[in-house]
Amino acid sequence: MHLTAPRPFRLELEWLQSQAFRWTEHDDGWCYGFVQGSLIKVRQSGGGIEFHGPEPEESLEAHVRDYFRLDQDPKPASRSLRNLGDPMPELVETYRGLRVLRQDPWECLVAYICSANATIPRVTAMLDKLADSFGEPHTLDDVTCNAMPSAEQLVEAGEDTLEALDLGLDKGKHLYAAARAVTDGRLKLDDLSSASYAAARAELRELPGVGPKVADCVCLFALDKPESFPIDRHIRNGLQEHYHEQVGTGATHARLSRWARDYFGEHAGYAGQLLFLDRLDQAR
DNA sequence: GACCAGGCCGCTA
DNA sequence: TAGCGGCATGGT
Repeated sequence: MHLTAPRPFRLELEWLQSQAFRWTEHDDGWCYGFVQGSLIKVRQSGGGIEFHGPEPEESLEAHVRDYFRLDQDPKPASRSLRNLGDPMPELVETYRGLRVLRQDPWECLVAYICSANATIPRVTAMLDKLADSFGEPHTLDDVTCNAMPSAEQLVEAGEDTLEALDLGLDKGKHLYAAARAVTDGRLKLDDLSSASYAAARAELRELPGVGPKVADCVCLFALDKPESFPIDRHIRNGLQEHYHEQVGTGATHARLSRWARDYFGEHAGYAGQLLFLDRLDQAR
């Protein structure tokens, strides 16, 4: 099925993987991943995307549009950032067509709990391990891939079993705590989309293993908080590189976060993703 | 065998 | 409210 999008729109595997870790590209040029619990494949098609999934595909169309934000006009954000001056005009151009995805909140939370002090390939390996251990297998064409386990499935697996995966840094414990918070009803992830950025962030930070950076990632990539500005070591370096005079040296996380949201405004998260990709590509 | 990785946490002052 | 080191695991 073909879906159109406001231009510019570009589907790049590495841009997907920089936000959601488990997208893979196969020899046939299709990217495989999960949307709304279904294994689908997508590829660029004109200014939009073509996707295929389990029949009937019509039932997934709205979810695919949501996930890739195909209904969002990217021009206001790119215009606003370009007006800030260097280095934004160049970055907007380099990553022309980039979208900040709208991921499933639970899967996004699991992924970024795993991301602490780990490389991107390592995080992907951890998520695959979780999926292979506790998720349901899905098949599309000749590709079989396990879905990410639900909170219920992780609770059922048990804390000891999760810790035995040896994910490092108490991540098994943290994942179990998050799963319990969801199944107990203490953490209502779906309600956080309609909450304020500050409220959603504070709620997430109640969880062990969820600090300011992980909470900001979930806010940006899953909870519709475009002003969220996750600060990791790459972003910190990017801010030093391009905004040294404004932010100074040795600024605290809280101070940088406030500065970025003031400076970049309502599209801070988009700006952060540009800086992040730029640093990644520089290191390549 | 160091050194590093989309950090977080608890302990200091 | 900072600043600092420890923390598990795996890759270069």
